[in-house]
Amino acid sequence: MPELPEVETVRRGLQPHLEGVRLTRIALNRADLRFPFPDRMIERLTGRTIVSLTRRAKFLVAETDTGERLVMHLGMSGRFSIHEAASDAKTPGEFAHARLTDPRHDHVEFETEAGTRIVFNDPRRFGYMQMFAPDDEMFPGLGPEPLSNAFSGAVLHERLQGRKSPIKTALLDQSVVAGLGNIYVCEALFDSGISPKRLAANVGRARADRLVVAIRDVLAAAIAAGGSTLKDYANAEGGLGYFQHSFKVYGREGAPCVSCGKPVARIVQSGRSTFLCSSCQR
DNA sequence: ATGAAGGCCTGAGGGC
DNA sequence: TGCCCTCAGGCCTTCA
Repeated sequence: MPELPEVETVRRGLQPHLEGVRLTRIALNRADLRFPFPDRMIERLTGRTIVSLTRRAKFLVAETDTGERLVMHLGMSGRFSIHEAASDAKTPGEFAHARLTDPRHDHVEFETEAGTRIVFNDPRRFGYMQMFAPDDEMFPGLGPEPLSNAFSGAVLHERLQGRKSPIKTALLDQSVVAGLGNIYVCEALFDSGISPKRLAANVGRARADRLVVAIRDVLAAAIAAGGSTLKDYANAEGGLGYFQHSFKVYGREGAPCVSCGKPVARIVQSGRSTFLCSSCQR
């Protein structure tokens, strides 16, 4: 699934097609994704203009001209694709390439006044959509945005106090810091030389400072590369990210550590794979 | 009140 | 070819 860099890449792809654009038709092709769709979702969105498309952690937020907001989460396998009216006019099949997604999993379709169709496809249906009234708080309890000024070594250090779980698990907790997933946690821990097994409470201020720098750097580099493409992820144009070629530990079990040459190890923490170099990370 | 495990879904890939 | 097993970028719920 998309972590923060992939969601940001999707946002940038969708933004020019949605911002300032009126929605003329919404279709829901089933009753639910992970959760039921919001009450009266079609009525609340049809004819509305999207005034902004922003991102909070791994959530996309589309605000309409009524102040209502549609929140979209991609789960593990959610994708958006854009089908412009102009490209539909091409000779059928002429420039066609294989569909990236199975049409059976096209669960939501948005059509805009420009004739563009924006389709949400999600085979595993771990994604979901919610709507919030203008005054509703959308993300109570969600931790700081890692690329914002609200996140710092001091903030992270404070938030890790008293935590008995390993630092790896703590970083996946969205209430500690929001937007990280398994890949970028593994990479940031490697980059900062911190063992994923170290108890969160034993990450001191110096390590927290290094960790914050590593988290910011790896997220920024991944966004610049258009995200990472593994099995399920593609950007809104159907293109692939490139950051997976830059992984230092993730998915590299047994391969030599880029720093010391010893084999990268895989362990399981809280039921999820962790990749690390036990020699470089302490 | 924490933290770990289970479960939700489908699809891909490996071993036989 | 096909079957069966394991695993997957998330996260909510349940259990210890």
